[in-house]
Amino acid sequence: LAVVTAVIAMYAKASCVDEAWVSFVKLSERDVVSWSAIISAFLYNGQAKDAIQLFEEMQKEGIKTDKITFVSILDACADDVALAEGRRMHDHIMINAFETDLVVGTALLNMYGRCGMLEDARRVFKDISGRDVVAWTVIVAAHAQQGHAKEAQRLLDQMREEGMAPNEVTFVSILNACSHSGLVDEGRQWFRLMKTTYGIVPVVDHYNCMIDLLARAGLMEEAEALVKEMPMTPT
RNA sequence: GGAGAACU
Repeated sequence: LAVVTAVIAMYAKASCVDEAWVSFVKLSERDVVSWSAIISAFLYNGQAKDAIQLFEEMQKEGIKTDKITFVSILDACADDVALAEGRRMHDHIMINAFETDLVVGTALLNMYGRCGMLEDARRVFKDISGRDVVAWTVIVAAHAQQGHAKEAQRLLDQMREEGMAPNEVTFVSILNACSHSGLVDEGRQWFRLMKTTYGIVPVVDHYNCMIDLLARAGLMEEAEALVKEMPMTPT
């Protein structure tokens, strides 16, 4: 069982969902871990809806959900912006007293953030113990996604006060959030702030986000200008 | 043996 589960995980990382699925159905016995592995396999390939369905099947089989499964399924809900399902998970998580766990809490936070539920996201964030850069990034990006740049900056200040610094991924997340919400001005502002007040040297991912943001808004000339001023070769 | 943020 353990070895097949490892094989499923390997297929997942190689984006071979079909192969992973074949291995999974061949199993005579399935525990939480093998179910989690196949759920992650679907998630990894952007099939969040299927992942959620698999989770429901798992529950029908009477398999008890653990911390890690919760994280995966919350991730699926975040990807799918499945708020109702996510809230149901939150209830289960509270019953199991996993709410303050860093990773579970961050996944919850991310789900609420992606669904635009800032109040819920803030409440979860407050209760997470030992918040790290990832948790901070998620809460900041959630605010950026809703266009609350000022509040997001306040959070970054607060983050600094607690002795933590945003990293490259923090700003990729913010820029990406702006891009998905069509916040062109905000995005341009964040790109500038990132370089000036936060001292982050933009890498290719940041440029990609900005180019994506501008292109989505139909600002092709500006996007092309940015490509030209990129210090690295575009991919 | 399966887990949390971004691009892809």
